[in-house]
Amino acid sequence: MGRAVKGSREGGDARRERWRAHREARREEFVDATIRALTKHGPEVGMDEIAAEAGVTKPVLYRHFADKSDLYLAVGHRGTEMLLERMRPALVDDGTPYERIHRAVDAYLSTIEEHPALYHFVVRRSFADKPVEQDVVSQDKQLIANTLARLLGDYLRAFELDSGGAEPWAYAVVGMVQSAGDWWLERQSMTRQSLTEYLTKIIWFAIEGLLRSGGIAIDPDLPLSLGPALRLVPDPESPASAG
Amino acid sequence: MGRAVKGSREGGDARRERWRAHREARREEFVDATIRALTKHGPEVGMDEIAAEAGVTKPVLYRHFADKSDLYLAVGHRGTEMLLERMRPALVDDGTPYERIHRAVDAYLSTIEEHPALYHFVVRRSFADKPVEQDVVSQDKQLIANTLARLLGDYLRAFELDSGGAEPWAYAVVGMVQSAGDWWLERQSMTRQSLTEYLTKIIWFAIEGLLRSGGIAIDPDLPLSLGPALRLVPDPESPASAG
DNA sequence: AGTTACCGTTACTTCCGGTAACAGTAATCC
DNA sequence: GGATTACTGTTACCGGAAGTAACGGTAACT
Repeated sequence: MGRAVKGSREGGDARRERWRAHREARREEFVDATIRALTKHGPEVGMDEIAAEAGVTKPVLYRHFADKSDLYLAVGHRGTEMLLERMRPALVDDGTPYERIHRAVDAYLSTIEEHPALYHFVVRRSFADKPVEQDVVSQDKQLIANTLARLLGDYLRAFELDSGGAEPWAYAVVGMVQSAGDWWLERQSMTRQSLTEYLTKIIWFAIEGLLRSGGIAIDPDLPLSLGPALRLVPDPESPASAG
Repeated sequence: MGRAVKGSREGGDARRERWRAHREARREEFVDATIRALTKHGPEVGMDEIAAEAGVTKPVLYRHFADKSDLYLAVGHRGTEMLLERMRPALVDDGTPYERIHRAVDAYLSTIEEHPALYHFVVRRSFADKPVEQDVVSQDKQLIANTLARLLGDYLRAFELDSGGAEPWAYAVVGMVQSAGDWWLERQSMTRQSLTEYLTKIIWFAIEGLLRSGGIAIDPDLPLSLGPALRLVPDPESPASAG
């Protein structure tokens, strides 16, 4: 990044632009290979094995990723993308609240069910292993939580309730579903449907209680719309809400 | 382990027994040192640094711990002990349900607030790093969740409700508090009291809703006892509940 | 034709977890 | 008292995996 543009004028040379898309594609390709290697060798894959899976050798990998955790981060993002893609309809569509929650939870559980290796790698191992400066860990979880926080906050404000709790609520819900999902994935001692039902109820009861304590009653089976298109909120540090 | 007892008959020699307590103490001492080293050097401490902090060299460490993750596991257990110690009164005492939840949550948050380095190490880094066979990761979280599951299950059965949800509920609650606590610890944009309040409400509302949907109404401010002494439930795999 | 920006390799260094080998001390057993 | 046991501790090494250096090849744009 920020490589000094030496002698060439920036717009003219197509050679720089040309490769950007390519590099992007290559990274994705390596992410694919990493996931394959992951499912094959387990979470302790080495860079050599990943490179081999991609059909190249290590240095090639290191031309596209700064280091191991950079690669792992990309893998994490891939997972998050998949997850959000699956959950988005439930979150943005109109529909009864209960049903939307239910669908979102089910989307989450079915996604992790379909990609257990990836899930374990991202969530359990949390691609640690790094003299890393800051929150390498779960900026993806953050992304999801922030998205949810925005959604909750909008609703709370629409009901003229204290919206200060939106963020902790979001993190609470995310952690809750993740933790229960983790448990479920490990020993599948219960059908996915059952777990979805339980979790949906917890969330729904909590929301209902919150609203009721604020003097508002809503029906779980009445549609409830208020959707400006769902936006993703990548940066949690930016002070957006002042008053 | 299982070292063959060569010539000496087992009972007679006091020399074997004598050292057991000592070894135990030594391990604890090293765990202390590890935590100190952790707060000093951050989560990326090396074994050499830990050993140095303990005033010895590496091989000494390896005489008491099989490997790095064995040591880390011990550190995790220490954390769990501290946590459970703090939370136990809230969980076992009689008292109004709302207050008990409140105290338990507050105990959790104040513990992680007091030991952020330890917390980060145990929870975020999840002492991974190991060609480990199974769930090295969070058998401590499991311990907590199972304890809670037992508690919840007892109550559910006492109310003659479906107790099948006790376990997912427990994991959900644990994950919820952990996730929100994690968020809070990072950017302390809210007082501990506020967060405690929010979390307590979520949990309480969820429980209340669950009971109400089962046709039971309870008062958050009426004491609710039913405590056989709180037991810890270390092993989740043992098939205890059949019918 | 020359430049740029990739493609890819082999062989290396570095760091760190873990071990081998060696030596000293205090208590228990006979 | 002397042997045995079970620790105390050290220095010097091994091995594996992350990451790098240095080299060479190819295709497209100017």
